[in-house]
Amino acid sequence: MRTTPNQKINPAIFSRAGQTGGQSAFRSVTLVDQIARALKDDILTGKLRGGDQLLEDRLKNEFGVSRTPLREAFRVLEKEGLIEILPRKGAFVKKISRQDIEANFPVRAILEGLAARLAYPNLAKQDIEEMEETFEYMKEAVKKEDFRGYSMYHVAFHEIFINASKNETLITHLRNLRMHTLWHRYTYQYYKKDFRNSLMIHRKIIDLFKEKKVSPEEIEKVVRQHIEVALGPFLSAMEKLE
Amino acid sequence: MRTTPNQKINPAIFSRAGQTGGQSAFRSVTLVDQIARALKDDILTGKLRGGDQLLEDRLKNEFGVSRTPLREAFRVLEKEGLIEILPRKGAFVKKISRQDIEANFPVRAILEGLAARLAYPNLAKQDIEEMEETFEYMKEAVKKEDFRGYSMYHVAFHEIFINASKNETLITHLRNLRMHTLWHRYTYQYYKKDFRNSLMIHRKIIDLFKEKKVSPEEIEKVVRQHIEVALGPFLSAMEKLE
DNA sequence: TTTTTAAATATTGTCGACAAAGTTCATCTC
DNA sequence: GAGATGAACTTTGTCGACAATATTTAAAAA
Repeated sequence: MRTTPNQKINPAIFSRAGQTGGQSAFRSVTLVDQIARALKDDILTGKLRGGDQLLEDRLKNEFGVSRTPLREAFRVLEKEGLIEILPRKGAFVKKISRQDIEANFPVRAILEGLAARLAYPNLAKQDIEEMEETFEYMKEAVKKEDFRGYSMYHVAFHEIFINASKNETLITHLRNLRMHTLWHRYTYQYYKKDFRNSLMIHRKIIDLFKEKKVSPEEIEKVVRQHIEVALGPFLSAMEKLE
Repeated sequence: MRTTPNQKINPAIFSRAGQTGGQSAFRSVTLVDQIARALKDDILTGKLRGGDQLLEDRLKNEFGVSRTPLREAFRVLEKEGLIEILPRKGAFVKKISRQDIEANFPVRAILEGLAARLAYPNLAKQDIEEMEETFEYMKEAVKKEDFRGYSMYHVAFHEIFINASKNETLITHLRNLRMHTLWHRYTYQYYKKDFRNSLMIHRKIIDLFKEKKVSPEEIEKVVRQHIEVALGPFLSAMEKLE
């Protein structure tokens, strides 16, 4: 299940805000947040696999906390769609199926398209610059065949125009939808085959955003379609992995 | 805050599945689910208002349970966007702002449009019949000026084609997005002004679904736009209310 | 051997208690 | 009187314990 044990989360650190030395912590973080974050990372990176049970007693010892904040964290992760709680059975990491991916892509595609359309008139010079910068990193990652890096910068690229849409509801829902395809194992495998093509499309997207006379609907369409067409290759990558 | 006390939730009923007489309960419901459902109802119906604090001690007595399942229910409601948990301050019912509504409608519109498009080729004769049936109830509600009833049947109408889309991701996200505009107070007020117009649009939607030669994109557009144009009147209704 | 039954073990569900903030209110200082 | 100080009170955060349920193991019956 897990090979390398997680660091213990020390409740004492958070109990007295003033004593930590006051780094960036002007707002105390609860154990629940810490635990949820740690488990989420383990699920997305694949340390915890689909079907694995999250045993309260085990995790209690691993994190050095009691079961109360653990169980609250479970509820958070359940609502994020990462785990499933079966009453009196336990909490299990969700198995991501072909159907889940097939359902996710069209929704994500249409919403990212909407985000692009809404972002277009808002987009400041600085946003474009950030996109160019991120694009350079993506290019480097392709050169170095660094799938992990490419994946990271690709996420950052999309976040620029998603955030520029200024629609908090849209941003929240996309954060959830994008996390799911972010099951890193699959994403890396996908980019292994397809990141040259992906790079081209993102060059085009920046150019469209820069162009002042293109219609918002045109950008919406390009962004939507580039996700829709990624579904097939992504599924292939998934199949190859098991 | 609350005038009529909630019924106590009796944990004993759920502790032994066999003793309840075995109605429809082949799957035991946990206290957390019960509590979350009860609080959700109170929020949507307006018994609990935006800004109200959910005091654990108070609710503990009201429901006749301990704080543990209560706090887990809070986490669920937080992720559904109904409440906000401020560490070491408490859980507060979210205030629904004009901005929230303005952000919600475009997202809901585009996703319901997508649902309609995906549903179109799947739609069975029975689905159409259910729509016609539901439409009749909506018509009656208009005649009787029964806003509450209209609102209910209107929700049911949309659920028919949303479920027919067969896309679980889409269904889940739409459930959340629709719940938010369902803050009943506002919805009733909205229909008070606009349900005759709403009725017309839904007649047209059924007719389009019945038509076999219309393009899926045409239906998508009609469904999307009927939600987009509802934003203005909905905001007016909201303003009138406070 | 295969299937049932029952005991033992493991795991989740709920609770009450205490510790650690946060809030309120009276008192004091200027 | 306005603001600061600190005590009293309220509320949340976390824990360990026990009860209820599920699972595994062992024994008994077919």
